[in-house]
Amino acid sequence: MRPGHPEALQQPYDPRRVESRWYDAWEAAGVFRPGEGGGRPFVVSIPPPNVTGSLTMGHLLGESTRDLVLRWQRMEGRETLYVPGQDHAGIATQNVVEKKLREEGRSRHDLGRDGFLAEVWAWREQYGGLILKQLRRVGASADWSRERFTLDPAYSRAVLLVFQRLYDKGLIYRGRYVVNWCPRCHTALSDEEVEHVETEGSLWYVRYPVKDSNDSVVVATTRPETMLGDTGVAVHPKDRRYAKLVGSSAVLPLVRREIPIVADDMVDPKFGTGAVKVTPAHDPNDFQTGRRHGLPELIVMDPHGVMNENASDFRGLDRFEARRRIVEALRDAGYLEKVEPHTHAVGHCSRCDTVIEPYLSWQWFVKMAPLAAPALEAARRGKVKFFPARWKKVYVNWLEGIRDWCISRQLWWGHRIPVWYRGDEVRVSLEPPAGEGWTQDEDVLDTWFSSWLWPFAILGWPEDTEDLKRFYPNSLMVTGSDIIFFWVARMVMAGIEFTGQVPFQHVYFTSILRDAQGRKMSKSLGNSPDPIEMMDRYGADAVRFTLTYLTPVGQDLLFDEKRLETGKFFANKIWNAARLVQMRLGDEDLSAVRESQLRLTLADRWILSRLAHAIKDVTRNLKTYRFSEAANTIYHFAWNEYCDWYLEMAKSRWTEAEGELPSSDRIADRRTARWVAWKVLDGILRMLHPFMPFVTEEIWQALPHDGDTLATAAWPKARKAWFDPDAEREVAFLQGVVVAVRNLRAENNIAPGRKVPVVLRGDVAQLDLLEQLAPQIVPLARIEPLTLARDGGRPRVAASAVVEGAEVFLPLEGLIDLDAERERLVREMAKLDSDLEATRKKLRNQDFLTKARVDVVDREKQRLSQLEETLDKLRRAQESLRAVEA
RNA sequence: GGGCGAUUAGCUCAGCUGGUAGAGCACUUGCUCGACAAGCAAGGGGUCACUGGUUCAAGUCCAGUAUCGCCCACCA
Repeated sequence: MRPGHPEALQQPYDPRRVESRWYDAWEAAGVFRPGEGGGRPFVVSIPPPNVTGSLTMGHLLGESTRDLVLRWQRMEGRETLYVPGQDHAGIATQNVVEKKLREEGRSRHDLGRDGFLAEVWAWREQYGGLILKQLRRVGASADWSRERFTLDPAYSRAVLLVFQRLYDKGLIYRGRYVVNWCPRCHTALSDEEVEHVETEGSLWYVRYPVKDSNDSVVVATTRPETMLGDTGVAVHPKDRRYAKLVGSSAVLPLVRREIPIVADDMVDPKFGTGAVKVTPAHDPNDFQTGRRHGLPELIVMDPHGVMNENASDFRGLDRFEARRRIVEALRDAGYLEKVEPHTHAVGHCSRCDTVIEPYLSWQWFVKMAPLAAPALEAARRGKVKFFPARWKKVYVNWLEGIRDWCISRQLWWGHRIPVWYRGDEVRVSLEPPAGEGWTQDEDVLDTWFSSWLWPFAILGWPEDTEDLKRFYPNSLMVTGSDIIFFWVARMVMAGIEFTGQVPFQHVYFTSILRDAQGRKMSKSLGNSPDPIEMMDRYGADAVRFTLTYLTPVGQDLLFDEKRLETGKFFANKIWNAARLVQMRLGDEDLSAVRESQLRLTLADRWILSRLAHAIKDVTRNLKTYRFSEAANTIYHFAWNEYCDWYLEMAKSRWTEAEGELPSSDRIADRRTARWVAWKVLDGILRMLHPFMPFVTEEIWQALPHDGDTLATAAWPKARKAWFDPDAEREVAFLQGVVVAVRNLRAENNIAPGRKVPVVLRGDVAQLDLLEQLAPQIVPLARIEPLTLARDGGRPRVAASAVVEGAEVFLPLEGLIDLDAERERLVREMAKLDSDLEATRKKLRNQDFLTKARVDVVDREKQRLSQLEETLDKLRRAQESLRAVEA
């Protein structure tokens, strides 16, 4: 599979050229569709974005995460399915189209219901679904043949059927209650769609005279305009202050209506004056109180929040204007006792931010408690698991205190409620009932009333489809914690209710992205970078990788565009490493090399061992949803171990010296070095593919490979034979020596290009090892010549360092800066001294010696002797330098 | 009013099962040695918010305090 592919990897890496190539190729090859085989499925679905939506950085994080898991699972051999789709998003979409109409000087009422709906569908046709196109850019491996929309005919049927079933079961009812009303969207909302904002308001104390008496009662209110709808005053039954007034009537100021004074437990005697005005039609509590005492329910506003005919002189005023006027009138008439500043939570419409008005109206509700019980049980018994786990508590708390769900919306865009009326008759059915004179309920259903069916409705429920049998329940849900109530909890409830199973086993909550100031990224704040622009500038791979790399589990992320360089540079690094390997591979078919033909050197054994560790760690971290850890592991393995050390060590093995006639040993060694370099790179590409699908595929295709595409290649396995603690220890020693030499060179200002003589001292084992490693060490540290002081002699004048007891000398009489070297030694020794003191202290502690684990004590003892030895050697180095001066 | 999270290098953050702190960026010094200057090498920089406790040993476990943030909540 090489769509329009150049022969060699070009420099520099250009994500735009490479990324555009692969998505269509994968799709055409059917990579994104589950196979027909009987493999174990792995299923995810998109949290359906609004048709009005466009990609945000938040989506990008979700997609990166979802696709990461999906691609990994695909490589693990699972039959993966990712169902994409969209949500009709009732209010949001209707708002957008209404706004457009308004700009054209029209309103939905001009068009009528059908005309308006045609307008919305047309809008959707033209502008909707942008986000799904953008998903391709990210690389999301979605199965587009299964794309769903919540207003698809089949999906709609499922929604209406669910309504009918719940109605038949007695779990849906119609009632007249005080609900959250948005005067701008002109519809009822659920409790979850209301955002409470702490607001500094006032508490007005208003005196209500008592009828036929000189007495009066003072009530406190935050919403004086609702007093016009007062039909009672309530006090606590045990409140002695007011006991004598209970049973008499108050006279409502301004309108002089007589309203009863009642006793009710709901009243908190300690708040305000202990007397509450009761407005049953405009407050949910008052509504309950009113019902208990048979108080009239008087509505004083219209659906737009404008005072209505029951508001006497204030009729026609907007509710906030009415508030000002009423306060004024009360003050003028001497009824206003006092005003106190008061902070309280004011509900706002989550869609348009308008202040919510509690409003008495006929609505449809779902009785939630019976649905919540099994959903709670499922979480408690671990049938649904949350990552991070702490969300379980949030979920449980919400379900335990769940309230009935208001599902009717006074909108047109959505699933129209399948209820028909004729006189007093009510029918619930998907089709219009037979006979004349039936009219359908005008309202539509809450968008979430369709979304909660998503995991099974997308698979064809209620039909018993093949997809449903095969891909339900889903495996994983990746989403934001902000919709845990709206969506996640409800899906669990619906899943259990309608399919008898939880809809997914695991829920992974992504981080919330914030800007540099810590504010949530949002459209209205305009603080979210444009994801498409980010991908243009850094590449989709880079954005995917960086977001994953940066995002610790369950923590918010302060996002700064500059961070995307991490991923961009990493992609470039991998790209260049691949170029190096490709250039040096020769024409040998490495995939045909048998491992028995290999002669692994220490460096080879080391990098294979490191690879095995990396594979093991990455796999484990993916399994436990520790994605940033997994990304970190690959990053450091690829960059710091493979590129910085292994490739550097291998370079000398795959080029021959000038005029050299390669022996068969050299040929075998070269083949081994090439094979290992390729094999490890191949492992890196496989591990990295779920994070950076495009660049890894491009490279993989340019290198020897088996199979058509990396996307379906096998996830690497950590071979037991590769784990090699000896090689790791020995290479660590080598690295120590090389770093020491480099350090001495740098400290003594020796030009990097200049070769330096180095003398190494140590015990026999160390010298044997160093001899073996010499061909690696020499080029890495630019040494000429390297002397192993088997005779034990030490240079007279030298810069020196100690590595695991072995001594490294740069015998550079006349070249080294003696003063600088002395200072360096003093610094070094001071540090050792303090380490030594800490270790000694520990080992003097009897408790430590007797109570700590043996291996810990041993390690301390070893540390002590090593520190002492090192210090001793440095001291001798110091002495010999002193001798030079003398 | 409840619940949750955070507090570690100048900045943004890692640190999973307790054993004397890591990354990236930024900073300093030096590098056109044919993969990579989107790079290489070397280096400086931290009383891990505070106070107690458990432990031989605490950034890591427990309790409390402070500050910041988020979610939930019908005191009008």
